[in-house]
Amino acid sequence: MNSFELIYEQVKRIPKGKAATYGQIAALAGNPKWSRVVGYALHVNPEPGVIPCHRVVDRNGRLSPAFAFGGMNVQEELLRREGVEVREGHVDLKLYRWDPSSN
DNA sequence: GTTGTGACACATT
DNA sequence: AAATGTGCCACAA
Repeated sequence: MNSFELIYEQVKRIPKGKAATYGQIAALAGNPKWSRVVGYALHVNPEPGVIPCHRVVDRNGRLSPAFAFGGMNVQEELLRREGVEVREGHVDLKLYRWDPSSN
């Protein structure tokens, strides 16, 4: 069980219609500073379709402006499809932020 | 084994 | 408000 495994576990646990931040995933994985590792883990994305990387956003609810696995607009599309309202690459975390306590 | 870089987060300037 | 610097961990060269 590596850090990546833990990270993937948390990401895969994100319910539909919700979005989690890298810091959130990192904290759930066990360390609040793995934010970068989380990004890297999703970057390699060994199990596409299984890991909803589009539900992972930065701490401001903003989608990754740099790479975004193919296009920020695609993330917006997917998130909207899940029921998350996306505004120019940003989501309302106050409304859509995944609550790990619900699990 | 060391150096450099990165889908981030936080503090300071 | 935006940009810069620093810290963290993992991976590539």
